[in-house]
Amino acid sequence: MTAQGKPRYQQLKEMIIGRIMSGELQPRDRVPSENELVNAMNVSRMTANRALRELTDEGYVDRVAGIGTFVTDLKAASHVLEVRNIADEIERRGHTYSAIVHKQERQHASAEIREALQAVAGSDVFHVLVVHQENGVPIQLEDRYVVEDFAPDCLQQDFTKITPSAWLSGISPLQEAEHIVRATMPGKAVRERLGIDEQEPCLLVLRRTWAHGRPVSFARLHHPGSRFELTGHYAPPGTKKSNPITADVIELGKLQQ
Amino acid sequence: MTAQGKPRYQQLKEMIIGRIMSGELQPRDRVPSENELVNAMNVSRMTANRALRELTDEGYVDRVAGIGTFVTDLKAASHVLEVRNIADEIERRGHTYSAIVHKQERQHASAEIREALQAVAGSDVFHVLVVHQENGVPIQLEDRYVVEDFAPDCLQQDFTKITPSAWLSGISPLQEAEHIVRATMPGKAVRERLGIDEQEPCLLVLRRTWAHGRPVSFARLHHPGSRFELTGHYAPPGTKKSNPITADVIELGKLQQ
DNA sequence: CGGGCTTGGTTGTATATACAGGCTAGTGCA
DNA sequence: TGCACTAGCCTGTATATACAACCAAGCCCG
Repeated sequence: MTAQGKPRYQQLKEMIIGRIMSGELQPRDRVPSENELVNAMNVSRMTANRALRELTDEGYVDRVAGIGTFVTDLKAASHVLEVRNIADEIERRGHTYSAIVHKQERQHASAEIREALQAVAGSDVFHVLVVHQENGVPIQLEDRYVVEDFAPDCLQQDFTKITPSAWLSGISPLQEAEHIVRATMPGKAVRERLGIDEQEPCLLVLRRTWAHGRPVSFARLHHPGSRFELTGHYAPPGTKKSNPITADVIELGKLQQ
Repeated sequence: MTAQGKPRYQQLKEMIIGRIMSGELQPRDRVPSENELVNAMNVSRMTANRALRELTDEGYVDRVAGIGTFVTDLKAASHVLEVRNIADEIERRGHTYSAIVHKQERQHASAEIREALQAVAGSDVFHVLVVHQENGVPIQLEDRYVVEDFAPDCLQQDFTKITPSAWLSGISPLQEAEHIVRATMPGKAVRERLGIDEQEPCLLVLRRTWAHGRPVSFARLHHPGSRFELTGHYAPPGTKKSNPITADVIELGKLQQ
């Protein structure tokens, strides 16, 4: 039912994206090769090549010369959405990751949570409260709500072994993500679970993620201001990124005089 | 002097980017057409087409069928880096923007600033300290350092009329940007200039920007935690973005119980 | 003088073809 | 049995060619 007026390479792209979004093609699955698309879709190989190459640029697939084309796995897919897995981040730094699960339950959605998740009145949501630790030191308090029918087996998961965000990504590829970042003074409940004192601010990240075109999860991520920072480095495609700023300069948060 | 091993479309791209970065091609200037590249560079039109098409995707040029290819102007270029202008953001919300310039001077670079800007010992930098206000209320304290020879006329600018970041973008297209976001308790100097009390945390954004392949500016941006938030909404290309989260839900920063 | 048409330049797309290089699996030889 | 080599598949790139759509400028004709 693709529009007739669209270019054929665009139709090819949309067909493949549709298969990925619908779940027919899972992460790491093999995508039809250029020659298979030539035969099946009645296009030239250059047209199939353009479609797959653009999907590569957009982060949907990875290509390996001589092997084939594959749906990007979760780690690579996170690049598109810039949604990161805190456990991977910690292990990439060579530190040990651990988690404490404080809550894992089904509950009635409050009015605010219903609005964030676009859920109807009276619906239930799963609520997970987990502290993520780096070398045993709390670094994130995750207060997450998940739409019930998106992930029915939420209560059976062991969130000390897989983070909620990694688990959600595995259920279905994430389509959209929304972030809001604020600096706050945390309440007593947050302070106790993060092990910080009354004077320490928190970096609060509010995150909503979409799948199948609707919000499926909403999370409040509290980070101790003294132990956490968000980083980003933007460069045009094809450019070599420069070295990141050093820790010494990071410490320079104070205004002189 | 381009490397021989690179694909020819990539060499073409780098040649054109080089002309843009060097200033030979100014914004709105016409870029050689595909056929001109075919004759001048001895490539096929498909190869020239690919180079120009990818430059379009990367935001360097705009193409109009039947007319030609043109270097994108500054406003469009900033989209590539996702670097935002706070004055534009405020006016987009329908509020009035104003600025107070506290400092605008040349000074010796401290060791930390020299390292961030990769400057040699003994070099001077420009230092600008500006408070940005929304409807008269301070919303950002900008503490910025600029490499001297990148912008020699820094002391002649009126930063109540144009923000430093907008001014820098106008000198040369930005190639790279690095951000670090932290939650901090500000010192007295910051508190006084932002008009906040001792209990209020700040969202601190450290930003370095590159042009011509080197760092040209480093800024510390302090924002009152109660009046400012960073937002981001990521969706794959071609996807319709959903409605942003509502202010009501944003306010829900507290952990229940 | 003015309006419609033609012409040439430009981008956008599609195809057929060709060669290079990486990888796998299977064949065949020692 | 074990190793080397080869055939085949896949991606990556490059070229020549073709047609469609768009636009501007100029020409022609009324």
